[in-house]
Amino acid sequence: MSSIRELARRCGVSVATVSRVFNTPEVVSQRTRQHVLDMAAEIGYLPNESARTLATKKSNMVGLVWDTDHRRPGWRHPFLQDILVALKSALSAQGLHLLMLAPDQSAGLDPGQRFVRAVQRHNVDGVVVIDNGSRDPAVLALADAGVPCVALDLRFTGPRCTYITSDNHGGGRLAAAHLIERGHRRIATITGPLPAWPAVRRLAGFRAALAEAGVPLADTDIESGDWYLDSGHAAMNRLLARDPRPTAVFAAGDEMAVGAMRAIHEAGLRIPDDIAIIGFDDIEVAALIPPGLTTIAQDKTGIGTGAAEAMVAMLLGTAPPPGPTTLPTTLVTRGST
Amino acid sequence: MSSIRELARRCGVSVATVSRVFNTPEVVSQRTRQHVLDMAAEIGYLPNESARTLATKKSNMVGLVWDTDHRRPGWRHPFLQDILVALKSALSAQGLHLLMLAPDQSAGLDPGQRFVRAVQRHNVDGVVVIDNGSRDPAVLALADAGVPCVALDLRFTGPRCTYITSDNHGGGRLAAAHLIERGHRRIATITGPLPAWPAVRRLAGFRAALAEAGVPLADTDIESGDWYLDSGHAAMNRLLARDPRPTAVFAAGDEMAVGAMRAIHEAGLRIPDDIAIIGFDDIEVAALIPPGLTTIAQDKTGIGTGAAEAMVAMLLGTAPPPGPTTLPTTLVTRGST
DNA sequence: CTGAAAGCGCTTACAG
DNA sequence: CTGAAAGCGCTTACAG
Repeated sequence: MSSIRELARRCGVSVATVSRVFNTPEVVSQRTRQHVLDMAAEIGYLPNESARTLATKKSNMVGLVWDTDHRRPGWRHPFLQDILVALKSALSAQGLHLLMLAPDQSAGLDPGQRFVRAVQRHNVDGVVVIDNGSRDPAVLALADAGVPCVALDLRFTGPRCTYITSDNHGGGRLAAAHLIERGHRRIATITGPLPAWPAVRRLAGFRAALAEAGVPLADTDIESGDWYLDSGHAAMNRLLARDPRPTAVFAAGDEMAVGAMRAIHEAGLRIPDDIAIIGFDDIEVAALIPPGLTTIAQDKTGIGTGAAEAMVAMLLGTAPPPGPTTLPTTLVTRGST
Repeated sequence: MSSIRELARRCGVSVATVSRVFNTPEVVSQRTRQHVLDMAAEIGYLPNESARTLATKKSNMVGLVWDTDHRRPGWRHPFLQDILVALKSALSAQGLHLLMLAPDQSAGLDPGQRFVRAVQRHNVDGVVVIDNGSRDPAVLALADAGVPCVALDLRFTGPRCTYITSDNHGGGRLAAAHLIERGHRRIATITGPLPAWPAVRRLAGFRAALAEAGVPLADTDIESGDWYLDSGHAAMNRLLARDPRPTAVFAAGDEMAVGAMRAIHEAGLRIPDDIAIIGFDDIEVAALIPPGLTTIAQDKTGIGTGAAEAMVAMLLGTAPPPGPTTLPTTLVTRGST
């Protein structure tokens, strides 16, 4: 890699001028600019980002904080991959790179500062937070430290923070409306872990639509899971023990819905004839598992792209951070209802 | 963030000494070292990585090249997530961060150099390549440029390159042995795209075991797909048209196997009674889809961890790069055979 | 429109 | 064991 000095020498100009060609081209004369550009292409010059970062305090790197829930190492958000792809592409288009942050492990460091330090150390410009709702103090500390943050499906507030989320409440309403339209009146639900915001909102929307339609939802019709398959299986078994049994179930996450379907089959019941089931997320399995899982789809690509846009807006950062964004959810009808 | 100068001043030593405390602690006196360390913790000092990178040419960042196949934007390697988690953890443990590389988009840049330039620009120490077998020239150029590379399931060679892969050949053998043991003699296969190395090796292993057992595999018993579901569906339909029909099929990837199962069901046939099917990969769906897909499992965590280890070995880089690593594959029996 | 110079925060021979 | 100094490759007021 040739340096800026080398390029300047070859062009017979100062390094300052070369620098301007790449940073504020409008202030340098057309002739000089073109000459420098041509020569740069010829000798393969590219500014060294470390040097640039050192001088400007901006790295063009966005940090990704993910999988911080130690109770669930390797947590698999079913969408992570779709979101990542969209996020990465949108960020790339702006010349931003994505750095997967490892918490700083320096001895003697306050654990709550692990991410803040990693961010400072690497001069990361901003951080995208994909979190299980664990409220990890090390993550929350990012907001307090004034790091620009965009959180996914997590209410994350601070002077330079915003978040992006699916319309969980609206999705819950859609689920209820669909079951009602199918003629169900004896309806139960399996929620996510209730402190988690998406779980709370999905339940609230579901409940609101039911109430409006005059369909009851007793507390005994509500079971909770932890988003994962086994918890859906267990919750469904509890619901199956009710008398009378529900004729339809809204599982607030597809993984749990799949677990519930298994429980229903094990009980020798048929879907949707004996029990109808609707999920939330629209993960790949939903379309593959017979008879097909009806579900409320989230716009995964939109989430990734939206997060990137919000981040770019904050980084260009004239104005205050963009407000929270809510993306629409949609009903996808398959065989399970 | 306080700088090294500030810390040196407070400790009454030179910046050189502070630097040594963090880089070659053994050469500084116990007293001084402790004093500097204490004061560093007190004022929250952490070396600035950009400055360090500029001075040393090492960034402690490993690049990740992924999803470079433009024919398949957002390519979903079914394991990517598991591999990523393992890779990231293992790298983190060594204090290495993972930078998701965006190809350099500078105007006038040779497209084949996009990744090399991104690597040079950011002083990335090494690169992990997760590729669809697309043989993207921009990826291959990394090897030529002398960038330390570890590739996954891709034969990637060069002075500072190595790769890690599942025992595809052995897995193919396992699949054949299993079907033979189940009594099948009329066996067909759906391969991956044949230029792709894993596809070639799985077929070779499968064929070898069949030959040893004296079970025929005519060319007409071989269909190919592109790893994805729809291609498995189409290939299975072609196999169903054969007379006599195969009684068992080895689909060299689970996604294709799932597509094949759908085709079998659509034809009104039963699994495994009319046709048995075995896949390869052991993705999540395999366990969820009735009657459960028998498959050859890859060690996803092992792949991620192995890649990290190989990378660390190369970066510490005394010796030549470690040789290619092959990880065992295992048979997972479910209802489909 | 352009150049000389200081500065970003570190590391590392070179001396002592 | 420690310090003074040069250097890593850039950017950006400050002058002109």
